[in-house]
Amino acid sequence: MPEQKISIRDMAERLGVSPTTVSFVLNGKQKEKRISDKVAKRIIAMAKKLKYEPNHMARGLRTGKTKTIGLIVEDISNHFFAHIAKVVEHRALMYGYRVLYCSTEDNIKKARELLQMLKYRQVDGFIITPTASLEKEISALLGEKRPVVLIDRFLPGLPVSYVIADNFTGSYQAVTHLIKQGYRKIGFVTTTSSQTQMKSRFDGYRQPLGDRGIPYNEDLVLRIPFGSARSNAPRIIMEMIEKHRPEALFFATNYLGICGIEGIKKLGMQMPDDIALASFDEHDLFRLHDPGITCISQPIDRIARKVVDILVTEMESETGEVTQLMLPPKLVIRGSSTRPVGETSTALQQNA
Amino acid sequence: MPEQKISIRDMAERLGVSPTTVSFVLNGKQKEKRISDKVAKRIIAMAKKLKYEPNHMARGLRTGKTKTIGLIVEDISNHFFAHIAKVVEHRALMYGYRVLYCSTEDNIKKARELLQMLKYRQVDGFIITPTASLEKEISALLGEKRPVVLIDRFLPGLPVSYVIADNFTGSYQAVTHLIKQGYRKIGFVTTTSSQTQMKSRFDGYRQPLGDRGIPYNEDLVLRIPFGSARSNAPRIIMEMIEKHRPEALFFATNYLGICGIEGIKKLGMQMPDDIALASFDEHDLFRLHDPGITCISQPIDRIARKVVDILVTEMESETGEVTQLMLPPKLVIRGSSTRPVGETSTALQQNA
DNA sequence: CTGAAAGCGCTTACAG
DNA sequence: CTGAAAGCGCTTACAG
Repeated sequence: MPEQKISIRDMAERLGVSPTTVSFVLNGKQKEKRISDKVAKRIIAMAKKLKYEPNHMARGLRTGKTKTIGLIVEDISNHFFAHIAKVVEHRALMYGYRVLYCSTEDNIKKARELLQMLKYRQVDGFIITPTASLEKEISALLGEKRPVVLIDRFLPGLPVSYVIADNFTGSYQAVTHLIKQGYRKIGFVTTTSSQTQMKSRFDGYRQPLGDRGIPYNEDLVLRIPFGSARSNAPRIIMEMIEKHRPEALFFATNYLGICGIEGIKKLGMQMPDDIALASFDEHDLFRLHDPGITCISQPIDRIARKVVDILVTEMESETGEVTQLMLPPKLVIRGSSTRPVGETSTALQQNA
Repeated sequence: MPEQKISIRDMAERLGVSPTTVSFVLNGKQKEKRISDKVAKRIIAMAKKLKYEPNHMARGLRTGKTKTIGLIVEDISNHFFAHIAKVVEHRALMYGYRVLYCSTEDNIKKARELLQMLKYRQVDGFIITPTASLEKEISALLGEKRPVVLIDRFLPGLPVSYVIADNFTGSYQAVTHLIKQGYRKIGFVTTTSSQTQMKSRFDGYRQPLGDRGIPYNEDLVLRIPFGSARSNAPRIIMEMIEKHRPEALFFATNYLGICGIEGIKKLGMQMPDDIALASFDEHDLFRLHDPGITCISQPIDRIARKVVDILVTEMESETGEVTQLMLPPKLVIRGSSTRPVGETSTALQQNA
């Protein structure tokens, strides 16, 4: 097991050629630089024999490229982002890129620091779940011609690539489904964020109410700050349910849905008899809860793959193209929202 | 917004001092190198004004240090590892280290490639969830004096640091609890892995049976390969239940437990009346399922923090110390395993 | 067809 | 108290 310390110069000396020639051959520029087949073959054989590995730092210093992508998510321990990360990593590897992950925890200050750190580490490109108020920093990246693709949400007005789910349609489908099941007093539990994904989910909640003549009631909309979610959210949701007695609740994210289930459980209520429920995002809990939780499943794999494809294209071609992609989510209907006795509509059962 | 291209040389020229002096001051060697306060102050002021950021690659090339930790987990999308990753990232940052993650998917070949890649990227230290048969590669790392800490499992006989949960005791507690509840025909669903964590969990299953005079029955032990888990596991579990009719099942990991719930559900069986259930690891599904799923909760935060502490100590002191740490898990008793009418024992309700 | 040389930005022995 | 110089390992314009 050789200490991996073979440099280009070492090999050049052993072979009696110049480091230049070795570098050319190893970088596949044999033809372009018209290196003789004989020399090239000897170089390649030697590199293989010595298990030559280029020094990443040296190459990076020289070329300014690190073959690394920075991935900023909101929370790596969230089911949605953990899966995104996994697929991004896998896809990036196919292109020869590594991924440096980090989580903002929806904290603007932390997001700024991470951006700074990734710049300093000279990642070649960025995949960013932006927090609010990150326009200036993203603009700066664009100004420096650094490839950026946003994910999950975007920053209106900024000419930057993104891949998102069609959040409006997702919500719209879920709420329409609830209405068709006969529910009219439908509540919406969301975050305090006014970013695009949440705005669209809200619009997709409100619109079908209007379309079907159901009055919008602000009392039924609950906004819970990101930070307090884990600790207080179930309690806050319980209070809202007790105070306003919604017939159905639609949750804007999986963790809110999870907190909702917890709250409903603590109240001793049954789904869907006492209250119906639907949530954005898929989750093992939604799939296996009894009853199953109706949800809007985002095409996680496609989102993640596309975001890498777009970023890699941008990193390697530097055309400055802006690609904005919106992928359709899927309504998965389960027991939590289907009226017991088929009262109003057909109750499809779609299990994943 | 200045293009962050200020180098030490730039600053040296502007200040009329040498790059050496600037470097010394910026690296906190003012005292050691006896740089005058006046010069030092000017350098620091200039660095601040110009928002100087050292070039990471250049520094890495020169020093051989990257201030990066490589973290190899089994599967970043698994609840346990996702949380580990989050805490490791956070803790590492406190020490000024970034984390490069990757998943082995329990594939030896992929593990080897990742190790190779991280070496090539010159990470300063490794946190590794080893797959089976990785002894040679880990030994090689140790031979090259690269700091390594294993997590979740270890490789017997290798003098390498690790942080793990006390898997034996965890299983032992869970199975003892089931026995105390009056269950005797207790099945165990595990992976085909014979690595330490699985071996200990198995031993912790078998031992209390013997202690209480319950015969060990090989038919009640089901071993499911990692890869097939997601697709076939629920079906395999269903078949075993139908064939051998265990009164209770203990699952060796959270994803197996999830598959078990799915299988039991498809069979239309009720917990704990038709079958009792407990699982290693915590999960939202276990917490909020109705009934709640009894589980062995690992001290994820402590494991992750400790593993970083140990690694950083090793990276910065290079003493070659080997620290092997085993942390106690916690039995969380829920409805899935508590005999309905307190038949045999007291049924504690511990909710998280 | 091949090589000598410069330089990426830093750190650090060495000299004074 | 400070600086000139070498060198980490690579890539690439330039020269022949």
